[in-house]
Amino acid sequence: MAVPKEIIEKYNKLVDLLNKYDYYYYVLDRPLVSDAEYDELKRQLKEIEEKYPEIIRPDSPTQRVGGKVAEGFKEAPHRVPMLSLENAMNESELRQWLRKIKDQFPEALFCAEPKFDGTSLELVYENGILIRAITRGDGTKGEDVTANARTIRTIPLKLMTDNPPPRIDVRGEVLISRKDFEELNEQLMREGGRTFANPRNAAAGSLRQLDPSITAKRRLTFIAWGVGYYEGIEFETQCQILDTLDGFGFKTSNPRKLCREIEEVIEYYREMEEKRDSFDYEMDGIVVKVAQLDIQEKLGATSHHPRWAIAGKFKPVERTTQVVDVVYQVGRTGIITPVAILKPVEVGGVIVSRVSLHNFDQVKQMDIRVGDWVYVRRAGDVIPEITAVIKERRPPDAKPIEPPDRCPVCGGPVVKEGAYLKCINMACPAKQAGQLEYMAKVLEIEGLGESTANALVKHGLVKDPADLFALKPQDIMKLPGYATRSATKLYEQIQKAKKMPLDKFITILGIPGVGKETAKLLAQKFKTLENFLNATESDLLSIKGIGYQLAKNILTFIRNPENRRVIEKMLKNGVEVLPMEEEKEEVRESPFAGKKVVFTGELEKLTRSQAKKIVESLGAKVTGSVSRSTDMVIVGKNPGRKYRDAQRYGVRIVPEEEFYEMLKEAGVEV
DNA sequence: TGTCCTCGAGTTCC
DNA sequence: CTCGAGGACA
Repeated sequence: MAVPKEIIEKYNKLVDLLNKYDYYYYVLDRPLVSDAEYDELKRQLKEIEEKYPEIIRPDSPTQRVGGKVAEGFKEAPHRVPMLSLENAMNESELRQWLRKIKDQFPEALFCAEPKFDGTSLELVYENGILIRAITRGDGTKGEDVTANARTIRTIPLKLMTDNPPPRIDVRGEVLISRKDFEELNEQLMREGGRTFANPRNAAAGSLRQLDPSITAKRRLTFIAWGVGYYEGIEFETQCQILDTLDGFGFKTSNPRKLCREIEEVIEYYREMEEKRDSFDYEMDGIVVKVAQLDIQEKLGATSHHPRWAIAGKFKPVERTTQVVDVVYQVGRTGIITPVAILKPVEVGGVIVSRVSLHNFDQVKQMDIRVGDWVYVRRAGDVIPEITAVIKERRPPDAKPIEPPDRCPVCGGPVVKEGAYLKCINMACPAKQAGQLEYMAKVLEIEGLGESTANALVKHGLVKDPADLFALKPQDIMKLPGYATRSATKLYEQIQKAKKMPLDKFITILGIPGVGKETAKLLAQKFKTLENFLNATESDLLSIKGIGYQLAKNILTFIRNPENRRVIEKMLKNGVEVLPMEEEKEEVRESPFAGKKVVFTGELEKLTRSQAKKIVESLGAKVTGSVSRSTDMVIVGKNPGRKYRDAQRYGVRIVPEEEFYEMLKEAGVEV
């Protein structure tokens, strides 16, 4: 029975319409219709297809997820070999290469594009229809992943053109956004599966799923950067190729730039490196191609890479290296932290040789062993971290990391507290030194850092917080590196620090869970040290921000006779507790009054702490991370993840320039 | 009870 | 910056 003509017409219209909507939604990121409207059209389409399966078009949106689970992938050849790119590891190598080209071909132009970090894929179109998708493989042949590629919404099943060439092989990168990567890992973690070390691995792994319905659920995207074999179509330049691919309905490498001069390319390279963190997809460099295809042809290729293109790599944010040892650090509270010692490796511009493993639960969960190869990264932030262990490369003699059963510093007993391991010896030198350092920081005693704190404890000069205030210049001179002048200077700093407001006094006691903020709450409530020391449970619980757990910690601390003795001794040694500073006057009108502000990235004219002080004085509250309740995020150079968080939550983003404008408005000139 | 949000604690390199 | 955990609130 023939299918009624009007059904066929309606069907064709529906397919074309839905493909157009998909294109606007996925490629242009500019939805044309509501989700509800889209779903309704799709429902109508499915209805027709169920009734008349014989008219189903291969480019119907329903045909994206179809296939059954494969046993393995077939091999498929690349008609034109898919070569890799030569790398320029820094600006000078890039400049050298550009120079060489210009010397040979002064008329050469350069097409510069971002190099996103994913997995390469070739799409074969015959008469405008996608017939095959092949991974890069060894360059001459790869794996046929057509069923999986069809599930990627930014890959057109049919080219958007009325007269498609008989054949064109489109090449590009399959990617997963950082956000989707994180969500995917969270999900895999919940399901107890293995997580991916980075977005590149996640994209490659997702593309090579034997079950296409799994690939369909991973939000992959495809960005086209070139062509392989083609016939029935002519190109003169690389830019023309990309523009044509744009027209065919692909997402293409952007932002790209056509450069006449070497310096223009360098400028682009610098600009992209600076902006790399603001892209949704991880970018590991730029690609520069000679724009004119006739010059490309004259330059030719080596067996490994074309001579007319190069990858200008950025400083890597992620590297692999080996764990050579593990040491255990003991902090001021007695928390024992395992730290991995690495074979030094450059990551994001600095040499990283150690990285915290946080706690033993994490060691166990990641199953890190001494001798393992690991991924180390240092993204927009400062602190390096191990993102994954490369288990395939584990040497047979890799040693598991065991939690110590004694404190590695004092040999005292340890207990497990939640995720942490803690040394409970009150007299542990590591704890004493840690606390001393903490006091110095809170009281702003200059010149008392880690090494001096350690030395003071080692020489038996400081055993408890009160001892610090009894130090004489001649005591300090016993330390290595201290002579009369420096000892006197430190002594004077300590004398100055003896006068402190109640909140700082409470802070330096080191009550578990009580830091700067909580100490301030306590000081505001009790006003005097005496009141604080006589606090009852109900007094404490009446304070907003203090619950049962903290109240218990505080009571245990102030009722402990040993702690009472140390407090007495501090007063005897000349510590003076000043009345709390009055709450600041009502701040006058300012764009920051009562606002919650977060900084990310480097500011040009101010340090982070200066900027923080200024906006706090204007009535703002500065916090460390972005949440829905944040009012504005001030973005400097090289912003970190907080910039993306702000975008995600729709929090107001203030660029550095605008920030200075706002300060000016509030009467602060920078 | 679950879901934010905020705080505390430890952290790298130079 | 990241983690864990305490506290507030629905």
